[in-house]
Amino acid sequence: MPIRSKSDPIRATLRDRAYEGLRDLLVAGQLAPGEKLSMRQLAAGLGVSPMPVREAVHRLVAERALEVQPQSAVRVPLMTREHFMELTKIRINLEGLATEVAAGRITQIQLARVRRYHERFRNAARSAKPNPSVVIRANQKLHFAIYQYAQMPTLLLLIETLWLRIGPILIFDLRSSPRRLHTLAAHECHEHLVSALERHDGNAARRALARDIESAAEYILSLDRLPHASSG
Amino acid sequence: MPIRSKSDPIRATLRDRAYEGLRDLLVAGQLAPGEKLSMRQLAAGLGVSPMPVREAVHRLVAERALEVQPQSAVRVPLMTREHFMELTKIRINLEGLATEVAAGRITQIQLARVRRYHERFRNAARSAKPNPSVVIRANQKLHFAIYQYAQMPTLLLLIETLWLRIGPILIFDLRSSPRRLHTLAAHECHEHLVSALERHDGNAARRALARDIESAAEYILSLDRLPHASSG
DNA sequence: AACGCACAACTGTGATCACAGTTAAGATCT
DNA sequence: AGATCTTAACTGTGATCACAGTTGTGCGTT
Repeated sequence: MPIRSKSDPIRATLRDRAYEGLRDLLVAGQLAPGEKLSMRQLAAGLGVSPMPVREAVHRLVAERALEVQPQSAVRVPLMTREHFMELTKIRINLEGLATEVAAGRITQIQLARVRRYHERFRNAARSAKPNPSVVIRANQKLHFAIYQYAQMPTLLLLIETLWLRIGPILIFDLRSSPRRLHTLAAHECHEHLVSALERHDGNAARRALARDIESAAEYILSLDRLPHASSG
Repeated sequence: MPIRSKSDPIRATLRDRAYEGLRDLLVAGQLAPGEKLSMRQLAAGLGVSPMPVREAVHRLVAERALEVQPQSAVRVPLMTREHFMELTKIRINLEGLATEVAAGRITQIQLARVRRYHERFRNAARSAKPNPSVVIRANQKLHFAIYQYAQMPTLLLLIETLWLRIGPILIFDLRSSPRRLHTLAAHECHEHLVSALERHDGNAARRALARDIESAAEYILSLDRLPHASSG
């Protein structure tokens, strides 16, 4: 019954729609680490058979954004401090590369767009009562605008999968009382980053981005919500 | 009929076995870019239903190691020069990171192991009639031994998926007459790399690895078997 | 002989069913 | 009442069937 006819305007497969749906939940920090999901349940929610959901889940599993234990359930992976620190190192290298390349290729129009995202982040962060969800989204917009301008599709894809993995721990950020110091420090890093892009100074842009990622990581670690490595 | 009983010693799912099988074919350069595959055909070859093969293929598709056009067939992606150059840049950053970290953490025993792989590569390369397949495999062994010693599982996984993508173009290397200059240059880079590791000099190790990847990439590009970008 | 059309044999996609293992709840016993 | 065992409802996995679109081949026509 829910089979798509050829006249259906949506050309994507059901699998891709299920994937996008789960992906959005993850990057938005709506799913907590350790949270359990059920394929049949998700399928029922989407009004499709478990089949396309199964494939979407397996794709997320391949990307390490979900994990499924043998005959039990699929769940959002737990993340240790060590794992998070490793991800941070990788991000600094990968997103640093994207930023450096973008600095050399970015156009005036694109720079204006980055400036706009930068201001939106400031407004969201300096608001009287900052909405963490909005701040996080504004931060994502700014970062990915820059990465996109590097014109390296494969690199962009790798970075996206990394953000997919750190998405669930942002829920800690959402639930913690928003600290002004954190967002203001981020804004300062962004300022250095954007001005370096305007000077087309790749090295400086890379350094500014590294500082941004590192300070954000330090904040997350300071919340002390991440457990240490368990077994090996 | 091919359902595994609980007494079966092999605990992996059929999907994982299919994935491993396809993966091995790809990294070994046994599949050429543009080559078409059929899920039902692969399933018949493995003696299972198309279901687990479908999921394995989708995982490879998610990793961009395969691609499937709408209602047609699944095939090994074509790679353009531009795409290959992008992959090379990413590899230098990611594998450079792994190498740098490994330089600080590698033990004496592990260093001896790396030395042994290094010598095996030299022997394979200096052989009177070098077998390209053996040389490629020796090169992989050496590189991944080092990356492994960085003790960064996520990074190792990312690097593996990158090698999965460059695997199919190694078939060009296999089919071209093996040039001594190429393998000898690689051996020289490896020598710098290994000695830097022995000095625990992360920066030097990273530079040596970058030179190794770059010179290999230049060789591949010089073969002129990769087409330019087609559309956007 | 060369071109064009139609049909048949494929392709991946999605649904449904059957199976084995895990899990949690309910009933029974101490 | 509390602990334990049994059982029923769930979990993901794999097979099989039905569908729609593509592809290639062979027949017919010009």
